[in-house]
Amino acid sequence: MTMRDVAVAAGVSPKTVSNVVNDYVHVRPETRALVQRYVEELGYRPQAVGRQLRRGRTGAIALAVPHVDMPYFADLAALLVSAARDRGLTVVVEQTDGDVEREREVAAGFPVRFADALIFSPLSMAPAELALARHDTPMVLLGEHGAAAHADRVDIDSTAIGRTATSHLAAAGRRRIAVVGHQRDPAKIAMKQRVLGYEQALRAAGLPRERSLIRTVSGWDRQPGADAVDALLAEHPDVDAVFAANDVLAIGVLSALHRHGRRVPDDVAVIGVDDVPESRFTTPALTTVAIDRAFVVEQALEMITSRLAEPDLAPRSVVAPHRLVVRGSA
Amino acid sequence: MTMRDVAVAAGVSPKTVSNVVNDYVHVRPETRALVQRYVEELGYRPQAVGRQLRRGRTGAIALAVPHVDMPYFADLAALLVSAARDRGLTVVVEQTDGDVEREREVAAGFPVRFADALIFSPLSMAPAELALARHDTPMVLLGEHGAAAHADRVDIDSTAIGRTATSHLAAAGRRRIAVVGHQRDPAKIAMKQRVLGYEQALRAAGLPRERSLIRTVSGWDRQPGADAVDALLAEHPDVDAVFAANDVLAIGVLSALHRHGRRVPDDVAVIGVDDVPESRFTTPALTTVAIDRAFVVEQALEMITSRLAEPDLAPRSVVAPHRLVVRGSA
DNA sequence: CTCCCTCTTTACATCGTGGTAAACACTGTC
DNA sequence: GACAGTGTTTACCACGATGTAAAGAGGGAG
Repeated sequence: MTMRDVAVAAGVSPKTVSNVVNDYVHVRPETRALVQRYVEELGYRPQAVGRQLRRGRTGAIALAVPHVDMPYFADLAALLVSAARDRGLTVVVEQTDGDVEREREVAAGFPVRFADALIFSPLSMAPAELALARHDTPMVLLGEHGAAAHADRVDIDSTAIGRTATSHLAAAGRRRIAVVGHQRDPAKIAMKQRVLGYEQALRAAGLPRERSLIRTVSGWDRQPGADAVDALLAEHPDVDAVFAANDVLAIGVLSALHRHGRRVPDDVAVIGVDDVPESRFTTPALTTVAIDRAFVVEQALEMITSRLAEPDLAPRSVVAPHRLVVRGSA
Repeated sequence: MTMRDVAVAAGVSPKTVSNVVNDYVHVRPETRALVQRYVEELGYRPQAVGRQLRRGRTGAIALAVPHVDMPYFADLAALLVSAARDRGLTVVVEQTDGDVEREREVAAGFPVRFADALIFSPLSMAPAELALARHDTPMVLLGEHGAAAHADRVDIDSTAIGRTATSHLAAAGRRRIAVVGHQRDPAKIAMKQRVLGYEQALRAAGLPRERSLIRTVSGWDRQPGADAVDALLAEHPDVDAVFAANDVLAIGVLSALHRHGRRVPDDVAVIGVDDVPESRFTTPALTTVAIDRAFVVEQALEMITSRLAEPDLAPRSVVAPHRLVVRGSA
């Protein structure tokens, strides 16, 4: 079902159908009505692909994240889809699983050019490597990537977040503060920075840094958070606070602490990062450092639209605000 | 940067570039190498839109759900994106917010045809109305839509799920069983069916149906679940079990019960539906009726690919399996 | 009645790619 | 040296839509 079919049925030229569909001014009302009747009758819908080819834009933007089902990214995706819709854009979702190879594909702009622009949240790629990305698709990097990349960026100051979270625990009088979320892979910079912020805050509070309080996890999910607590308690039964590098880890931490009979926050305080929706509903409700996701999405879209309009803009970067949200757990 | 540019640079015809890019057999190794060098050098990537137009397929499938950030749908989306990727397909995500108008647009196949096929999880549209959907884009309906629609369907037997959940509570000796999740809008059939299953199970267990134990919610999220408990306890301090029509509601229920000082499961048992990831990590861990989401996604994709290959297939439907997952809350 | 101006419709070309089939090059054979 | 046969490259067009420019229709002025 193409314009041609409608045109033939209505006895006009394809271009007239196009003019009707696109609300061109100089179309006789009767002609417009006639064409519209056949559009209805035949159930004609314009095919995006023809338009796109002609106009040079697909109207789609790609969102590449490690996992869309992780609450933080799910939320981001939901916000983006809504905001994009408001601007007449469609979102295609890609998942990297945090895999370096997949991230490289994404950074290279995908093997095939599908979208007008790309919003990319890398997990495993080193900033230095990201800086080499060379393709003409406008890209916005999400996350903590310092000054390395020359793409547009909406940064997250994970070091400051780590400081905020840890200082809060220290200020509440906690002395044996563990951090859960270290990862061996040095390219996983977000975690690294959050742990760095943790160390800075410990120092500022005059607390000793103990290697064994820095707990490595196998991934950023609830189960690894719980596993980390099992190991932590075996080694450090006297721990009195846990800074989890994000909320899902923290939720695993809460669950494991409960299983071990530790009361939160009486025995052990817990704080996370992200302020995912479920954090309000844990028992106790999770204290966390909220990252302003609406800001991230708005800025990313704004960067994209302005760069599409003006491709030669210098790379820009903003830092997403974060704030401490005190609930019951710390 | 098009094939033409590469062709000019390499001194060959555009078609030769196409042949190289598509691994056509009869290309001299030297020519192939030459072209590949220029592809590299110029950073050429084929544009999906040209291919799509030529091949008549976009390689994209649309997923339309009420909210991608709801854990159930986030999970579904993640599974779909992965499975689609394995088949060389891209997923574009649409959100209806459960809004009838938006759902109508989706059911009509969107105003503009972007994707080869559509996977649609309606929330507010009545089955009767869905049955009228008339467009040539293959559509798979997800959810509980009975025999009404003539599209392919992956159904969920919400009545059976409601029975399973409620019988489990009754079998454990609970007598004052509430259900949280009723909605006033009669088109919201999923909830209606779950409540129906609840009523059937009560009858089977010889328990009276009490109108005031059927709690209406303003939405399917954690907060409405919590709100429902506040109202429920005010009216029925003696309630000893809650069947929440899905897990996020149940999580709100757990949180509110805890706030009210009720012990779960000792004082009140709680059961949900969906088995979302966070259900393992609530305190106590949530007993739930798991819906096999991997099955849903696999079947939906299978239906789509087979229908794209053979458009005249009769509409098919399968029912997604569910099973009781007993954890700590009931 | 002719000319010009405005409103409406249409022919044509083009976006980037790839299918079809024809053109071309080269090898080996008689 | 002509010819078949294989391997390699290319010309041409179509996919569906729309921008451009020109053609056609209708009305008013001279």
